[in-house]
Amino acid sequence: MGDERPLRADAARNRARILQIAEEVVSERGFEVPVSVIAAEAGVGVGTVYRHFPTKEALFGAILTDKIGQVREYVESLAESDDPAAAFREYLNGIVDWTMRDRSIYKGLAEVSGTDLHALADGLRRAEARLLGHAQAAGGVRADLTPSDLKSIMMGCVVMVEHGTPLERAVQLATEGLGPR
Amino acid sequence: MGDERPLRADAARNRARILQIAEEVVSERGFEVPVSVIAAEAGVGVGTVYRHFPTKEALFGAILTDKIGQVREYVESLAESDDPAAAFREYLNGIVDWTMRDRSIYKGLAEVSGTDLHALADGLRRAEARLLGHAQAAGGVRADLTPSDLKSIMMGCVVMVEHGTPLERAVQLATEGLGPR
DNA sequence: CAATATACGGAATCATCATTCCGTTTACAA
DNA sequence: TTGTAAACGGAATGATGATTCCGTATATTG
Repeated sequence: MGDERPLRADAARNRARILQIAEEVVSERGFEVPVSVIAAEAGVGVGTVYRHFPTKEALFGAILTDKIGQVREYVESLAESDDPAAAFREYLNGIVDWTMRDRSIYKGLAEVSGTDLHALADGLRRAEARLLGHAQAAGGVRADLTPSDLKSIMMGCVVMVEHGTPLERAVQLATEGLGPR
Repeated sequence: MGDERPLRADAARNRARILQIAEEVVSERGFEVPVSVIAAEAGVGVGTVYRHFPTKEALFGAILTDKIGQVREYVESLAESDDPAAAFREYLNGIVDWTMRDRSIYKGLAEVSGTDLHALADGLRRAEARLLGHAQAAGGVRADLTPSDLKSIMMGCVVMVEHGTPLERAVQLATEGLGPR
């Protein structure tokens, strides 16, 4: 089960290019874009895409692997902050904003199906839990909020923004609630 | 532009049946269900569906017209309540619950495209505004909450529930916010 | 009971994709 | 260079689903 023989130079180049272009295209148009569009955008034939990624889902898995890693790094950098409550607020803002600009993040946060992705998603979840824990310890966030609640809230805010609520307003409402001020 | 000559008896029967079955099927499976499934379920051929509704979208428009009307009636009945704050809470709970049980409500609340639907949706929005206004006057809801915020919040809660948060929890978090208790 | 305008069923058509296949091209080892 | 395995492009295939068409069936009317 060792390393396959190394890719031919052009093949390696194409694989990298396809993945990079696919990330860009998907971030703009979402996962519904036809494989043919990605191929065209990358300047290769569909066959070439399929030689490198056996199915569309596999290609998307590769993209999500990247994205989840990026989000996790973001969370971990925030978890270091010495103002955990502010870091938590920034995460909520930042992730919603990022999701609005990159249509692939949503799926990254939500539906992780591929086996190898599960592990990554767990890592992300653990990082979020740490960030949340710090914020709670600092008294910035209600103590009963679970990591799962947090994920849900992020999704909820994204949807609010998708339906026309400005980002800041969505986060404000989520943070403050509906009760009288 | 008068009334077309009346439908033949069997045709009228079929039209009604198709609409009714379509509502049921769509409420379970969402708007993605193939027209052929609706036709089969209604015991007619696809051609018959198309004779009564020129496109799939037209059929869905007819369904949404019904649904929006139902939701509006619900809102208006709540707007009568003499405990407006409680009525508001009930609406938030009720609409999310309803949406979870009927996949067509979401679209009814969110994307209203068809021309005639716009008018209906406006009516719904106005009814919601009245309910909200009463709740605010009674001091049960923050004064700066707009009808548009409300729509967004409902969507947000639905998505939270879709992602695994129990209904009560989603509404609780939306109501109370994330701050320390 | 005809005669016929209406309706009907469902096969055929059209469009959109994912995925596969294969004749052609290209990197690279000798 | 040249031979050949590795890659390529993109047409062909297979699915799914909306919409159209047309030969057949049936309310309705006289």
